[in-house]
Amino acid sequence: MFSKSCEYAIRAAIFIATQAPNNANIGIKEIAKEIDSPIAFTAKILQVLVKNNILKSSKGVGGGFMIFKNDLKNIKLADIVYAIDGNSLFIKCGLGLSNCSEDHPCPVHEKFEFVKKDLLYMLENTNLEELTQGLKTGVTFLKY
Amino acid sequence: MFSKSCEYAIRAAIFIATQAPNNANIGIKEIAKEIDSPIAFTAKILQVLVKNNILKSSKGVGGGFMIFKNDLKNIKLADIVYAIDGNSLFIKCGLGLSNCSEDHPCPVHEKFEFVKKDLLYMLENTNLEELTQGLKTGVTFLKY
DNA sequence: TAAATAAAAGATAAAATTGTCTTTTATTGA
DNA sequence: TCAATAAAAGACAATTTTATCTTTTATTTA
Repeated sequence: MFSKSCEYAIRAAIFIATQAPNNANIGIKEIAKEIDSPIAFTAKILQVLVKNNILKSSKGVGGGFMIFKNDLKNIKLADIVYAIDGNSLFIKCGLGLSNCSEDHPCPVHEKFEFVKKDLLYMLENTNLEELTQGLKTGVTFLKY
Repeated sequence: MFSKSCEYAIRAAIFIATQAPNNANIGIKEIAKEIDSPIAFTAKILQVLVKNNILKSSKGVGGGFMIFKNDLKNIKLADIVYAIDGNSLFIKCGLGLSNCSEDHPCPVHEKFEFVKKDLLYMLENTNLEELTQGLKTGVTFLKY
């Protein structure tokens, strides 16, 4: 569904989101540890999220990554997917045909359109705040 | 969503399916031409479909690939996806967590489960026969 | 101001996916 | 039986994705 990069991105973003109430920066080492991902690779991915204004980062002592508490509700899963995997999930034909459209559809166009709308609706309507809820109560997890 | 291999596989299968009523073998060259795909690579993919009993193949003069007319209704999109991309789409956690389950869910588990069911239902309930309908009437296409 | 810290940036490397080319095997038909 | 045909199989190559390591830049604090 998503690239591995995107999976890491979402997991990292959710973890950072859980720390938002503390308004504290989280270092890349801790993030990678908490989501069980390769450190340097995760760092690259977070750079992209920063460039896309999904995370804030700061260098130097006490630096790291963070998300402002007030932004949690406004950051959608779709934003993260779009930043990392681009628009392919959003616009690509199910059979990889570049010229597939409503007017000129591939054989699976309609069936995919239906499923894709479902998926996109979910991505557009799921924000980081709600994804942190279960983690706080221990109902959900990000590793093991 | 699917790998490129899987996209080719589905397109090829649909094209071969359109020729089922003629009960004729279609050569790999014609298939690749009709679905605008790399010949040798497509050949490899069709080998897998043959091994999975989705296509029949025959060597030698007049050989090629075919699907029996009577099988069209029984071959589901899910069969092709499963044969080429394996079970990842069917069982994998949206965030790539290997131990994610109903009992021990990741933060997006429920939301993904809903979307995934939608997708899997579609794949399980779409057969090759119906996918050839639009092609026959010129409503759908497999290239350009 | 200097040392320590931590992300950014850049260069590589490993692995997986996609793609090509050659040889082998099976089948047909002359 | 031999030549032609076409898929199967195997080796190899290119590209993309995933991952690591090193150097640079920015920031803090002593």
